[in-house]
Formats: sequence, C-alpha cells, structure tokens
Amino acid sequence: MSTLNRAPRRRAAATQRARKPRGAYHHGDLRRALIEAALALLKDHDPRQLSLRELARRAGVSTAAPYRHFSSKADVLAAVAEEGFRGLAAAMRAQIAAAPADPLARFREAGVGYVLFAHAHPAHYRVMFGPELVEKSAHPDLAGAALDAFDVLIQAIGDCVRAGALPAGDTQRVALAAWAGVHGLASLISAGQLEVLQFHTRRIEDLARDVATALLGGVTGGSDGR
Amino acid sequence: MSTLNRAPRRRAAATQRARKPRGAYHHGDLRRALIEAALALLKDHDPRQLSLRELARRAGVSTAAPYRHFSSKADVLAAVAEEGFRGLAAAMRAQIAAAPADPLARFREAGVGYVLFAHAHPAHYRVMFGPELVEKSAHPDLAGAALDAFDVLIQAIGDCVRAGALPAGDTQRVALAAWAGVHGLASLISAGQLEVLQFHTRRIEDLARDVATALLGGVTGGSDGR
DNA sequence: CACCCAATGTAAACGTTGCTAGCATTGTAT
DNA sequence: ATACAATGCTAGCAACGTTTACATTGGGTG
Repeated sequence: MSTLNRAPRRRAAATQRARKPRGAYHHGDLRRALIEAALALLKDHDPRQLSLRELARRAGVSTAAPYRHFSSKADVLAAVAEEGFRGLAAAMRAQIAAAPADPLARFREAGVGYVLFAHAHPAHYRVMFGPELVEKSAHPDLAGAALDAFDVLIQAIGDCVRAGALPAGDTQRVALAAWAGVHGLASLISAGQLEVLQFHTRRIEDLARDVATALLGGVTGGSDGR
Repeated sequence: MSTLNRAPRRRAAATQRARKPRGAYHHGDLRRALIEAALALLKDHDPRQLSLRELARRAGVSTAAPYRHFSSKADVLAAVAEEGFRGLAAAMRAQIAAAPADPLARFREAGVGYVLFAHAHPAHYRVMFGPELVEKSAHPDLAGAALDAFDVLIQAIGDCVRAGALPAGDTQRVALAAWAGVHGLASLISAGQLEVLQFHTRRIEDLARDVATALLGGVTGGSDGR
C-alpha cells in the first residue's frame, strides 16, 4: 500500500508576473528578459520544467512572443548555454587569480574552478551539456563561447609549457585529458551520481582538487602538486 | 488519486510469474517489449523523441497500457538506464579480457571500454546520465546497476594494488579520478562537444587511451603505458 | 506633421505529450 | 464454473512547442 509518488497534478500555474514596464505594448528588450527568466528559473529548477511558455509568462508576454526573438526553444537554450560558458570561463579565471604564481598550481585551480561552477549551477550546467543542444554547430555563438572557455585551459597549459613544467608539443592531448577530467567530475556531480557512489561526504572542492591533482601527477604514485 | 494501479512489484531475478505467451488482448510481456522498443529507438534517435506513447505504439498497445508496468516515464527510463549500466559494465569487462595481464594495462583498458561503449551508444548513454534521472535514489535497481559498473573499476584498481602497482589506501580517490576521466571524455563525445573543440579527426579509441594513459601516468611527464 | 511599414506584440489553433479515470477482457485459482 | 486480480482499452485533461493570421507600435520618409 505504498502509494508511490504519483506525479502531482500538473502544477497549477498562476505564476504570472505581469512584468510590464509602463504598460507598454512593446516590451523593450524581450530577448534579454527571456534569458534572464530562464537563468532565474534554472537557479532552483530542473531544466525539464523550463518551458518557453513559462518564460513568456514570467516576462509578461503572450506565448507566441518569444518566437519574435528566437526561432525555437533550442535557440533559447543555446543563448542560455552561451551565458553559461561565459560564466564557466569566468569561474576558472577567478580561481586562477586566487592561486599562487606556480603555473602548474594555476592549471590545477582552473580545473577546481570548473568543477565549482558546475556544482554551484547544476541546472545551468545541464543545459550547457544536455541533450537538447547536441548539435552545437547550429549555434555558432554557443560554439564560440565554449571555445573561449576551453581556451582558459589552453592558456594555463601554455603557461606551464613556457615555464618548463609541461612538455611541449602535447598541448592538445593534455588539454583534452584535463577537460575530460574536470568535466567528468562536474558531470557526475550535476547528475547526482556522486551520491550513488557514496562520495557525498567529501567537500566538492576537495574532490575537485583530488581529481585535478591526480591528473597532474598521475594516479600511479605521482607526488606532484598539493 | 485512488492509485490502486501500481506497477506490480518487481521480483528479483529468481522468480517470475510464468510469462504468458501470445494472446491478442494480453501482450505477454509488455514490460520487456517496451524496454526493447526504447532500446531500438535509442539506436538512432535522440532521447528527446523517446515518448511513452511512441513506445506503446511500437509495442502495439494503447497509450495507457504502459502504466500497468511503469509508474511514470522516468520509471521506464530508469529501466532503460539500468540496462545501459549493465552493458557498460560488460563493455569494460570485455575490453579487460582482451588486454594483457598487466593490471595497470587492464585498468586502463577498462577505461577505454567505458568510452567505447558511450561512443557506440550515445543516446543510451545520455539517458543513463541525462537530466530525467537525476534522483537515482528513487530507482534502487538503477542505483544498483550503476554501482555494479563502478565496481568493475574498483576491482581493476584492487588488482593493481595487490600487484603493488598502485599505492594502497587510495582506492576510492583513484576510482573517482578514473571514473571522472573516462566519464568526462565519454560525456564530451556523446554531447558532440569534441567537434566544437576540433578533435574529431582522431579515432575515439586513441583519444580514450590517451586520456586513460594521462590519468595513469600523469600529465606532467609520466611516460607510462603505450 | 502625416503616413507607411517593419518590428514586435496578441489570440487562436494544431498536434503531441505525460498522465488519470473508468470500463472491458483475460487467465488462473478456487 | 466462477470470482478475482492482472492487464488491456477508450476518452479525456492540462501543458507544451510551434504556426498562422491579425493588432499595435514607433521610427524614418514624404
């Protein structure tokens, strides 16, 4: 008789926020408002329940209005993801800025920043890498922002190479391994996989530093960073 | 919300009510048929367009029939993901079986197997880690299958420790780093991110081995495997 | 200033989805 | 043979993404 959690009757909406500046017919910057609404929603909701209609509601416009600014829902998500990649790059840069001058340590902290961003904005992160936007090439701005973020890692690696801390000629390979490592951890976190594996007791930042350190020094026994 | 219609409690593998064969009205094993239909669909379609109604259509039953066997769409996806984790574990074990006896090499090949599975079944992989199933704890069988897959890595690491190739006492940390690394690469692949970063020219297996090797030996200069 | 038209909003509708309610049919245990 | 639990069906709801046709606006041109 366990009465499993039945899906609750579709949330009775009534979240209308007649966000209308001075009763204007024209909104002013609906495009921006929609993105903002999406970002706000993602702060504490699954990406699933991010619907175009809900965004329109929050912006105080009709359900068809968004189509004047975006060609599809995927297009909105692409814009949202683009912002996400900018935030991701910023998070990495911030973490680097707070690190010592040692280039290897800075490289590692870039990874930590990456994971911290994903942990701080899990829903946003899921949009960035979720299944709705597999074909990134259809959204050039998105691809550009993603490349920019990736570039932070490339730069950090370049600094290491220049300082002689990493072998030259390997940048791409190292960058891929680094990206994979931090993205993997971030992804496991935002997918709730860590709890399944019972890692939830550790602090995220420590886990991130562990993984980054392992990547740098190797798992076999490298006693490098840290 | 009377909710008398609960899915029948699922027996652990041992017993099963004799599966009824054909019959025009009763399907026989709808549960199985729905999962199979989902797997077939995922072979060449996005997880997005995997709808319960479509599965019902393919199984030749009405749109409400699936609810006799699953309590929600998420429940179906959980079953599908569960199969996925079994396949993932099998892929790792297969790759290990084809590797030399050296435990470190076997550990690395487990990672390669992981990535190859994700590359071979991207849509399935996306279901396994996608946003629909964030709360895995609601699906105990799923969590169990995921843990089983994780266990392949743990075992491989254990072998390394016993052979003295990895320091003892670090298993969890090493396992997390390894899982993060391979999952990250797999995830980047199945999210189409590699094309954005212009890695598409390389063979997946080589990329996987690169990352796995980097994880083992460290990026700083480890000249380990390969 | 008057006008026009492109940009931007609205309303209504279509088809699809997840899910529920109530009823029909079946296989099996009594 | 019959009762009953399991399992199917039809119909319907609310929400969604998207399109179409129409309404309102404001900036640029006469």
